[in-house]
Amino acid sequence: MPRDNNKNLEIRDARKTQILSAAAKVFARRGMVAAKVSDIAKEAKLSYGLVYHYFESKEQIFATLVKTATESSLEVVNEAKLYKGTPIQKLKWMTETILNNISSGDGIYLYLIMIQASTSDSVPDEVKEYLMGGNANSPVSATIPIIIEGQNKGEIIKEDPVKLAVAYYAFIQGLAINKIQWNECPIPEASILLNIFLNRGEVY
Amino acid sequence: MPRDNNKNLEIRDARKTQILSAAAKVFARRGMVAAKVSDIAKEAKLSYGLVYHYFESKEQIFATLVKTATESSLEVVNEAKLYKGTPIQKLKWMTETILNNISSGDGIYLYLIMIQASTSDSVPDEVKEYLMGGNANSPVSATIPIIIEGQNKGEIIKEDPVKLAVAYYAFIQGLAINKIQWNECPIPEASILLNIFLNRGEVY
DNA sequence: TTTTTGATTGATTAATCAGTCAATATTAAT
DNA sequence: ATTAATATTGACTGATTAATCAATCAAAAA
Repeated sequence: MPRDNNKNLEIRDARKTQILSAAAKVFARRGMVAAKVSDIAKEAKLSYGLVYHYFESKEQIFATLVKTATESSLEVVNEAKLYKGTPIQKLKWMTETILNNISSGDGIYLYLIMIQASTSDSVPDEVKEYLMGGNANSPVSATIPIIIEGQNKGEIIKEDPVKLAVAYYAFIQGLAINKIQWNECPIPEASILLNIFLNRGEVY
Repeated sequence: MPRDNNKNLEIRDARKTQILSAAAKVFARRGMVAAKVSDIAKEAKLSYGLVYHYFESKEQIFATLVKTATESSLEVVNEAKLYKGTPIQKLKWMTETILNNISSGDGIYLYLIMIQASTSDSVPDEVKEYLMGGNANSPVSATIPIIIEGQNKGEIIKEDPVKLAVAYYAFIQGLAINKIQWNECPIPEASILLNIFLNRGEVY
């Protein structure tokens, strides 16, 4: 009899993550449509056919990545909520965590994939629905309570909290895009991002 | 004899802009690779073949759009430099102009195309070279002198001006992406963007 | 060693799409 | 009306690529 032990499970897991992380890189750089399955196979250093042994379609691989990305970006906000300190301090911790993620390692690919997923008409409906359906659980919505708390304490400027949250994540997305297009690009300190939340006197 | 007068020129011009503005929409929404020439023809309400009567290739259409986008975004910075007032007031005028462009009309498509052009590995080398070659004339470089002047006058925070300029444009890009993915999304006031340039007391 | 299970391969198939081209339509000057 | 010049059309071709599948390989139990 063959390896009916859990050896096969290990192999399956290893291959799946191998394929997913290669795919993240390829999708992020080329886009959902331009990414060829043969590119993914090459990047993962395994054969073309094996990709289809582990995933039903290119689309399914993309959908899996979007799900992972969405979940892990929500996780950061929820951790921030547990962080001890004032709302601004929570946002500071969160921003630093995210900026770290962007400047180092593979975290950036997932950001790019989320952006593609929501930006491009080319991504399949199933994937878009996942992003929209999770609207209530999106990072933006999850961040709004922190902002409101900060406004009540007078730490944060009295602006529409939705507008502030949207602006904040737009900023982050923009930085992620910048980073991938220009690897050496300077990433600003968290404090620069946090400035958008702060009150200030009349300057103009 | 046929219309050897300038009637033909008029037609050619009209068709070219018709194709270009349809293409901008399609490229922005689907990306350079996923955008089909048949989509462009449909959006422009003319036949498939006619697209090739006016342009050599899909790639050439994309390249033309990138060139237009780059030039017109530089134009805004250069106008801002002529604007009377302090550096912060120049930046304010520029930011308002850009945000206006993003929230209304077709200007946004050109932003998205520039982002794609610099972000995606799928765009042809000729186009990337145009973007890189113009590095010295990029909006970022053009904005840096305004920032430095503001720092000398004490209006702007003492941070690496390159870092500030990059952050500023990242923010703008992020907002443009947001806008296209979610048409009703709130666009922040210019003052929120300008906050990233300002000095602040110790808040944390 | 033999057998069984499933991991792995890449040639093949079917569909899609960029780009071509031969044919038609339109305009205006003669 | 005829003719010339060019605008316009969409069927067609060749190349590319997602997905399939028949065949091979590797491990481990008997």
